[in-house]
Amino acid sequence: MAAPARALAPSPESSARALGAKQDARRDQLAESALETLGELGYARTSLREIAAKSPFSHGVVHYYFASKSELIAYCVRYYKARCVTRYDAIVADSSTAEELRAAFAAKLAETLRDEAPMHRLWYDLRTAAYFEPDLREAVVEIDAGLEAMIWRIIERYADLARARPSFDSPTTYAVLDGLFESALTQATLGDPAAAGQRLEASAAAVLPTLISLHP
Amino acid sequence: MAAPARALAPSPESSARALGAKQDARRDQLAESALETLGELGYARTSLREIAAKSPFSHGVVHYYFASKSELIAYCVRYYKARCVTRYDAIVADSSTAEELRAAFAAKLAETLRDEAPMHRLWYDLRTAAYFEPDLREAVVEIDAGLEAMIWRIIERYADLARARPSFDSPTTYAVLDGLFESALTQATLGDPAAAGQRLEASAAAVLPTLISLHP
DNA sequence: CGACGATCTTGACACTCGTCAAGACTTTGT
DNA sequence: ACAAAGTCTTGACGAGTGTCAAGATCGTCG
Repeated sequence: MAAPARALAPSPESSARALGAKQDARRDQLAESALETLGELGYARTSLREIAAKSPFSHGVVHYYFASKSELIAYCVRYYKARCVTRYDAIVADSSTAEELRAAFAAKLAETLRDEAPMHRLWYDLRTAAYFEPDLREAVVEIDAGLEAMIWRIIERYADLARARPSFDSPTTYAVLDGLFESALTQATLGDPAAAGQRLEASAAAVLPTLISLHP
Repeated sequence: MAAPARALAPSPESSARALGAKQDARRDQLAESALETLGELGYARTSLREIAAKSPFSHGVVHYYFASKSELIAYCVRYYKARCVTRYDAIVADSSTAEELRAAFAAKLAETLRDEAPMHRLWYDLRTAAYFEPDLREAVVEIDAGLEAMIWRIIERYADLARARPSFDSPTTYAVLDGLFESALTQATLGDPAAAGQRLEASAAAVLPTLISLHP
């Protein structure tokens, strides 16, 4: 017996800093195994033993690094967020015309639908799970706000390049594009993945112009 | 011990017809209790015992009328669908101008968001649960198609009244409006319900005109 | 090298779940 | 009114869960 799970104590300096770093590294490693499992099985059907099975460790280790399942999930969710919110920043920075941005954005949407479907499924699963599990709400609201801001940056840039202005406010614009993406993800999962990618690229490219209006 | 759960035998005529009707009535009653529970707790957290607790019966009865949990869920899902797919038909039939339809549709969206939030939460929960549970897929795909057709009828009528044509195809149009609704449902559940209703009505009214285009 | 602390494994606990069976109760048919 | 069929309750089973604690193992430092 030794260190408590999720020791919050500042720890006695010296080698403790490196020690804390090692613990964080292990936590990240477990979070990756957890995300892999969550992406495959979904939130409700993922058990700690299943997560451990996808890692090099036994199920006790999970409880050694995380005080509870809720804490593990919260850690995973924030770990996941860090990667996805900057997904389109390069497109915003690199595009020099509205048409270029429109095509690049639609293509990138289809690409991430193809390459990261399990993570997207997990995200929508977590968001609806938050309807029923208050523990998840804080993290979900935070991520959703991050995604909305990400979309808004794209639309503002798109409007700028087109010498136009966004037609709708940020939440509405995000809701429209999120609807297109979730619809495509559903088709990709329950139907034809290849067709879903093509349809998403086409529908996003088609809808994008309606999200901005020419100057008054 | 007696009748098998979910007896599929044609049954010996005479009084069997009425008997089957009684069983169907009980099944419907259990389905209503189940839907109430599912709407409150969500799919993953709803147990047969919890469903029975919300009914006048004990947990054994559920297994008496349904061979398995999957069968109960499937029955519930179709029972639920019968009610929701015709929700906007009156609006389509009664509106005589595009503006009237637009306002009535936006108002009805906000109304059902307010009055039937648990059922809507359940629907989105089931749809994402289907990502991970193949048993649910058939029913989910069927309901989703029904909802898409429902929306398409509205948009076609709206376009007719406005002497215009739908801007996008049926799946895209449905995805856009579904995105608006899910976004509002999330705000209603995780944030401010009253604000969510107002925002949904406003955003739907604002987006609707972009879903049709003037004649060529 | 020996000891100590950190890390990991193993096994157990209390609980919930879907499923099922035995029997009690109710309704129906004759 | 009696018997048969239908209906419902009760209690149990095995499997799976999160949680936790005791001990084995490893690395590191005096």
